[in-house]
Amino acid sequence: MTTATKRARPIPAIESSDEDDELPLINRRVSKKPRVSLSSASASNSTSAQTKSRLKQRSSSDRVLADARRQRRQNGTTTVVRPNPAAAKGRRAKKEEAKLEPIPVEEKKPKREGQSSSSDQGKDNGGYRWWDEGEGERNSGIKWTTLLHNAVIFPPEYEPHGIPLLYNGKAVELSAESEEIATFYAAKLATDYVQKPTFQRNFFDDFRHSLRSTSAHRIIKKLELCDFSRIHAHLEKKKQEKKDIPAAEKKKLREEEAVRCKKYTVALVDGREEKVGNFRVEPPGLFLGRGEHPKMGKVKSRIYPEDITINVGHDAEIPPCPLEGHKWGKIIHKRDVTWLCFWKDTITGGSKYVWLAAGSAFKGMSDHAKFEKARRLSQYIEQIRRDYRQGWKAKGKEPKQRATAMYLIDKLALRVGNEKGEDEADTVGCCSLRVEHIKFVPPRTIELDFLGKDSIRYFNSVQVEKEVYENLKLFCRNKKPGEDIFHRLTVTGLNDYLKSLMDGLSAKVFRTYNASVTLDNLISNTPARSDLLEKIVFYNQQNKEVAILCNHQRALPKAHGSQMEKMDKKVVDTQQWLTELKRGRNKINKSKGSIDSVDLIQWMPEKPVFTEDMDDKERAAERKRAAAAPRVKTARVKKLPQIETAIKSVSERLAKLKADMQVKEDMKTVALGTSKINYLDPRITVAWCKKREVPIERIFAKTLLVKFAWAMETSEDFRF
DNA sequence: AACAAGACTTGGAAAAATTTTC
DNA sequence: GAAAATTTTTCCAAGTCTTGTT
Repeated sequence: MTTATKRARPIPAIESSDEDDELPLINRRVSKKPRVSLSSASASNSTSAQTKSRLKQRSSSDRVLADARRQRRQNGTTTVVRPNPAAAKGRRAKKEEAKLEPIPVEEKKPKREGQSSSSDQGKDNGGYRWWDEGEGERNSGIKWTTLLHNAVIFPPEYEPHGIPLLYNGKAVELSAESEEIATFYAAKLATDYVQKPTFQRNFFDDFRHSLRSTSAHRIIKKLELCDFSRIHAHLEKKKQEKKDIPAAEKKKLREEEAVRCKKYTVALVDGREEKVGNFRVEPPGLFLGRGEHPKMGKVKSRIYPEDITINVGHDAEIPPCPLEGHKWGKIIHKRDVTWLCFWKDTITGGSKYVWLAAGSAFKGMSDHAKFEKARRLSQYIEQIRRDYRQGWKAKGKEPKQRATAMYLIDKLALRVGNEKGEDEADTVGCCSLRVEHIKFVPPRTIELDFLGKDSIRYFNSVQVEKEVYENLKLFCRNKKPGEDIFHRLTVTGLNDYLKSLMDGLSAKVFRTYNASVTLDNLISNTPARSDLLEKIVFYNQQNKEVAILCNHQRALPKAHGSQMEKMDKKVVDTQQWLTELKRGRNKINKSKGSIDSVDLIQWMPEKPVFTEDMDDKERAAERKRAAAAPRVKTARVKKLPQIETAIKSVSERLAKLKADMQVKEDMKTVALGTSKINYLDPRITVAWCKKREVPIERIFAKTLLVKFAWAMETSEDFRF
């Protein structure tokens, strides 16, 4: 309802450019998915300062590399072999494969597994520092020379439980296959999927199909008459039993499972050990798409070895098939790809791949290349922006639409928006925007409202350049709501054009570029005298700005409301006590020395009362009762010095409480993770951490430290 | 050139692990 | 010392973009 647009910006710390629109419009209001009925109109208008762009004074990547090399190599890998990059490639593969016996992968010696365990702590790639080597052949089409792995592990076969499905109140005998499907449904009973007609219909079609040659087929005709509650109860019971296993035993079970999986967790790539990412075949179940997916509820069937294609080295041993009586579908030796296995998804027909983990050299190199490409865009961006501004006035429809779309992609960080099929959720991106997704608010504000990736709502009311406004209006003229705004523009056409502006450029690079450049600019303004915690909060706030730019949202946490209430109560209590303390101070001060202490009243939450015979549930209930009970009056006698100290500490506590509450409210529907993992060049963060003396572990969790190992030696003056 | 298949990145939710609070 | 809250990891769906195929 309100209009979030550009707002006044602070005086930039560094020289500003004359162009007022260098940065993307990050001050968007956050809106939520039109999730069920949860009213959400109150989406908060988060605002924050935005800096003007600054002149780039980048350190060349060469310098960073040199810098990195100078650093002490603290990595615990064996000898510090610094291979000559040119010679290394070909030789390394063979030599090391001979040396490094493929213990975890080789079937013949399963007893000696523990052997390599010390090398796989933390790192996903056995300490291979690819970033210390030259660019060399990194980008060539061939991805590996030798490849050895154990393929995948399968979920356990279905074990029938014999708990009946009731139909019209009577138990129905089901085949194991049908029972499994019924059980998939029972497992979802507590979700709102089961309320959705599409989900019900798809499930029931598949369920009925599974019954076709059994007697139950004549009985079970309507979903409404199926009662899954007994199966549901059975599942709940199992869940509880699992939960109730003593901690020690749980730990043991976990360890046993780890031993069983061990050999699947690593692959040997050119003789180097690398962690495998997703070595588990997805278990069967009901397909849960996002948003209004037409296929939700369909049975995603079990994948068998026959469905799987294995990609291994020519001379490598073919991984043994873990399922008795089965064999792999296909064995291939495709060296221009990085996947180890793949199969066809039974629902979408798309391919599912087994990849190496995020910390592997394959993934790291392409991540690095992605950010380098985005950095390269900063050398072209001014030119490109001039170009599309020019394009707004183009005579031809396609160039005009293209230039207008480029503005949206650049300024609003929209995704490009490929075509989607009838059998997918109806979501859009820039090129697939339809007339129904835009509203025009004179003089030049557009309101975009559509479902984007994952059916997350994009809602943004933003002032745009006059030409853009007029163009968009023009493109919508005489079109029905369901028609494409950019009807002459295709994604391929757009990307082909981008290639002509910069080698390797495509629409998604703008998102990476804008996210990273925004963070870089924002955190360069870190308040000088902040303590560690303040710096971290500050960083997270800037991270939040990026998340808002990219429209990274999450569902409102279930307990948000109650947690806020709880905090609010605390604020009220603390406030009351502070007021009382101040009253006491006044009284003493006014008395001019005639009294030196006062009676003060503090209202405290009631303390819960536990008795020996209470179980966990009763204790929890008692705790709740006490928290909700009226506050208890407590009398305290205080002298002036005591009061002064208390006022100070209580004020601080109150301020912190209020600040925490604000942060919680501001963050309730933003997801920081996605940008941190995918969009923000880790070198920006590493450099900032070094400069501001923030331990990197406070920003990157363990997996991110591994994923971004290549960025850890970035010098503190790195700029994106 | 249009379309489909293939390969890889990006995405939020749920589960699991860890930390904080009481 | 357990429950609650928060953070991290896992899961798998859903995008982007390139590469075949017709």
